[in-house]
This record gives sequence, C-alpha cells and structure tokens, in this order.
Amino acid sequence: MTLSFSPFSINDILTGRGRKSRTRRTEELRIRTGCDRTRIHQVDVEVEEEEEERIHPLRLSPDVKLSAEKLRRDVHREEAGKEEDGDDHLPHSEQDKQQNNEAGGDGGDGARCSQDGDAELQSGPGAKKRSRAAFSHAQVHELERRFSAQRYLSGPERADLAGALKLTETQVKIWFQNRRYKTKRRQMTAELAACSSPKRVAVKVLVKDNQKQCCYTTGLHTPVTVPLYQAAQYHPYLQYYYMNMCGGLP
DNA sequence: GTGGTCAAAGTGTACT
DNA sequence: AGTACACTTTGACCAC
Repeated sequence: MTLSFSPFSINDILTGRGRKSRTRRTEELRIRTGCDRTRIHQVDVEVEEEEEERIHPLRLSPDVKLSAEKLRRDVHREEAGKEEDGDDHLPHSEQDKQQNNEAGGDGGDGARCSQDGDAELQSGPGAKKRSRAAFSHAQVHELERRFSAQRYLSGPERADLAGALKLTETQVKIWFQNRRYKTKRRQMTAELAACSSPKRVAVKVLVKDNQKQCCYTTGLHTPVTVPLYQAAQYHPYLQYYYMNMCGGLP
C-alpha cells in the first residue's frame, strides 16, 4: 500500500527549469494524474548547451571514491546558498581534477569504482556485500543541473547523459528517481512544517466552581527537531497524521 | 565507539 | 517489459 499525496503538477515540473536557458526541446513527460494514472505529456524544456558541452566525456575529469562523498557533501552545503543566486560554476572542479589525478584515474569510471571492487567484497564465503557507488562532484553537479532543467528524461536522453557522465543508464535512471522522491519528501516536510506550526484554537471554556475545565488547545505537537521526512520514512503512519492535519483527507 | 545524516541501490506495487 | 513511485536497506562520512 502506498500513499500518494501532493503529486507533482505540470507546473511543478516546469518550474524546475535551469536558470540560463539556451535552447528549447520537446520532451515526453509521464505525469501522474490525480487518480494515480500516468499520462504522457509533451512539454518544452530548456537546455543549457554550454553546460552540456562542459561535461562532455572527453573533458570529464576522472574521479575517485575517496573524495567523491566529501565533495558531494560540499555541494550539498553549497546548494543552500546557490539556489538563490543562480551561480552555476563548478566550485571544486580543480580540486576534483587534482584529487582524481592523484588517484590515478584512467578516464573517469569513478562512480563505479566501488562496484569494480565487488569482486574483493564478495571474497568472503557467500558474503555478497552491497556496493554503493559514490558519484563524483562533476557527475552530481551535472545530474543536478539536468534535473533542474527537466525532472524526467526520455530513453535516448538518459543514454546520452549516462554516456557523457560515464555512468550506466540504470544509475542515471535511479538517480533521477531518487532525486524526484527526495524533492517530494522535502516538499512534504516543508508543508508539514507549515501545517504544524503552533496554532492557537479558541475553544469554549467550561467553568465549574470558578475553575476552568479546559482551555486553549494548541493542536498536535510535532517535535520540530525531528527531520520530518525521515520520521515519515521510518514511521509511515505520520503520513496519515500529516494528511489529517493538513486536510489531505476528505 | 556511537548515532545522525545522506544517498545509491533494493524491493514491492501499479500502470501503460 | 519497462518505468514510475513509495518506501526500505545499507554503506560511508561526520560530529560528538
């Protein structure tokens, strides 16, 4: 059983465009309708050609697992401030190159470096350890940039991007899938935070013997320190709470 | 060392 | 069959 609320509207998708548009391209979008059906829409999306050129395979710097995670975190931290100023440069590209070169990368299949190590990881008897590829800063940056332009990729575009980033199509597909869900979670969190802000609701006060029997109620309390999307992640029932609080249910 | 956080990948289900 | 979404699991990093 899955719940689907606050679905993306066409507007949601279209407003996620990149900032510096160069060309427009018609894309096929599968959009979920209210009744949870998927429809295909043709929409115009904007593409930054200069940026795509920058990430061309020949210019892609090789990457290493060692620094990828840290760099990604840096990106994540920077995103908070970047989303407003529209700055689109690669903050750590030079560090990337340097670190990648130091690691002796052979052409940038770094995202799969951990996968390549599967053979070692599986060396144990029957112990099949799950691999988790850490994408490089450049890869994540390009994926993010592309995602801001279009939330959905068609097959050829996915193959294109995968080739340019030296990732597999599946990795690109999964990345976009996770990214869409992440965006949705964040949106849910924001809405929930807005809904759960302390509200004072006046109620009738029962007085008996000059003593109040009840007074103001402040609605349900949600600890604001808890990451709500994670709370919902591990406690799905919170979604029901959310829907009730926000009037999501009829 | 432990717990929190992030994110890639896995699983289940629904739809075309 | 392929892809979507909604979680869930798991590995890696970081702060304490």
